[in-house]
Amino acid sequence: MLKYLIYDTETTGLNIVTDKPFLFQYGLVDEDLNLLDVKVFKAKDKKNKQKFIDYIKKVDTIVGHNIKFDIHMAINSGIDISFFKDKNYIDTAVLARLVISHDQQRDSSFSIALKKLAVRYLGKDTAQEEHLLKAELSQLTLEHKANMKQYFIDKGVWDLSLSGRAETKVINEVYNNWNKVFHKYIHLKQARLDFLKLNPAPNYSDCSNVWTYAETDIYLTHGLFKLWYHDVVKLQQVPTLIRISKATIPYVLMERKGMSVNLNKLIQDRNMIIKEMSKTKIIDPRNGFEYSIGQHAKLKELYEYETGMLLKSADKQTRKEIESKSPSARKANYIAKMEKYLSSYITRILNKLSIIDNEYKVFTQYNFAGTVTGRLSSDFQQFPKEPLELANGYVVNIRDWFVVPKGNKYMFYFDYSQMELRLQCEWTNIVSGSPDLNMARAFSPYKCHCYDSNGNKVPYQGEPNKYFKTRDWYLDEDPAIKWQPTDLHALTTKNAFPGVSEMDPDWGHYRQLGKRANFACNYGAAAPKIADALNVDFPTAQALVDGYKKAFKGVVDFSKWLYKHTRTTPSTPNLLLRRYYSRNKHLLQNWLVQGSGADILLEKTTEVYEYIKDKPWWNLMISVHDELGLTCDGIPKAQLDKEVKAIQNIMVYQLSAVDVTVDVEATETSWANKVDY
DNA sequence: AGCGAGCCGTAC
DNA sequence: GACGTACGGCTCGCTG
Repeated sequence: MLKYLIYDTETTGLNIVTDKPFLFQYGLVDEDLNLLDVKVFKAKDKKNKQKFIDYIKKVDTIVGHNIKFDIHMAINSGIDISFFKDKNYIDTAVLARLVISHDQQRDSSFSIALKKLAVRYLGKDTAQEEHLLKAELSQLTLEHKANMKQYFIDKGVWDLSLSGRAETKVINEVYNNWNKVFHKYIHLKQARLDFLKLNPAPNYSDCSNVWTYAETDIYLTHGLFKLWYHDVVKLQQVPTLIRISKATIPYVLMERKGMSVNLNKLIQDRNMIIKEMSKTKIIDPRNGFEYSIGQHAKLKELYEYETGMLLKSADKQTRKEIESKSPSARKANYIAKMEKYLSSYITRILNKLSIIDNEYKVFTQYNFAGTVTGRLSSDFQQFPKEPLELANGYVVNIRDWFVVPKGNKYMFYFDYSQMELRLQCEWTNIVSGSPDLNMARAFSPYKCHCYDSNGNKVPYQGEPNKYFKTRDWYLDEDPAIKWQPTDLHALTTKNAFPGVSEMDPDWGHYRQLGKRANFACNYGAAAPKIADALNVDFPTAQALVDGYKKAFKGVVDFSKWLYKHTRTTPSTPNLLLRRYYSRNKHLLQNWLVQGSGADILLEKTTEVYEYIKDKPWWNLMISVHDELGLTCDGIPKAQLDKEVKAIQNIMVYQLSAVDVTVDVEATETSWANKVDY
């Protein structure tokens, strides 16, 4: 009897809102996980599409490899999203993350891609099939490119004096990388648009063997499902599979909301950067060659020539150190950042840009199976926070480009305050029965007391919503001392440099070292790396590590506990019971913290979704590891305050010693202008 | 032209 | 044994 529906689509592209499926494939699976039937049909085949929808209605569990993408495609094909709500989702990519040993997952050859998993775990190599499909598309694309060039020639806009490599370079840039180079080829702009309108770029729907290919994917997905589904129970990963299943539709909706772009501002900034970049060139004085910023090997050699030093890298830290001796390094420092903005951010946003209802939007996907810890991965997580200042004083801030969507009034950002530090504190409590005192007291008056209005002594028992901030607290072990949040960085600093006090004129410098050492040590760094990263000698690095260990004895105990634990136990669960099958103590110490944070955010996102689902004036918009962004329409202030507070309260995660609390920021204009709410 | 390794720079 | 998790762009060398 039918119990599970596996489905997949073949599509015209990867944009989750503007691309459409041209093929649907599905497999019917019974309660014993046997494949009953496989079907492939064209998206425009209405009769078969209705049959497919009927199957969706019948089952309560849908299976797929990166199933979120295929839900988007079904919606884009006109299937109502309501058919997908209240279903269970089993993503075979997620299954892979849950059941395969986490040490294996870290292997550099490990890949979550369907075909790669099939080779490795099903012994089915479909590389030839994939190769044929790609080869066919490549051939079509080559023809399309040649046709574009011919069109330019026919229209009289092509520079006929070009030949050989120069000619190839132009057509390649125009065809493959238009959004990066269009300022160089303004004379081709209109002809290119006209050509693309008459001759859309080929896609997989134009390839002949795509039907076989499509069918194969169902067999492979079924193979992985059958291989791994029962392991989820055996390996105690059920809570995590359920958590991800429940988050599926909230994330589909978040992804479809997208982000709105102020294109005028982006183009204005782009123009300023290009103008500035054209002023500076790196020329090798020995041969007159111009180097691009990506030619690290050649640049390193040039820096060595100019400084007379042996360098280990051509990266920005190295360049900074030799700036005074090497004119080229100085130029590179300036160009590198502009190049990064142009290549990695501006061009990428332009490539992703869609026009939806007269609004410029970009969409991203969140990969539920992208990481070994359970964090989500996405291509929108690494946009720089710090603005870029050009030599003429012009400031480029990427966050200026992302604005409140049309029809909405606000963007809200709910972010967890020092989440991973608080989670690490929780782990010290779990393994020792009491939290690291210094860490706990950085966040709350742990083991402190206050007095009520009658003068009665009241112990601190954990008070949500920062209630404790309205009172004075005194340390239990010494009531004469008033509690103040521990300055964790100062603590490490003073331990590492006993002679240095806050009165010291260089205190700021030393505290900076203590702060950076704290971060590094939390990630598991030891003295050699600290010496390297902080650019201090080995004894100083060792002193900082010792200072950290003295400051946070609970963390040292956590480390020792984990060492013993991994010697005796094959797996360890994080706070939300996602299990990591590894005996690597060093990695686990980080995974338990990072992965707990990830699962908390995932679960809380679903809870926030449940809260806003009958309040259409709220929409999920973005999620980045420890923060959740939402848009909201213009609703009455009192109601807004109440609902913001409610979301904040939903998100707070209660731990035993300290809670993971939530800060709220908002803007009515752009991301760059958000302020505390 | 396609692919993968290696380097680099960004986020949390 | 020795700083965690990611993503994307670029260059370069290899392959066909």
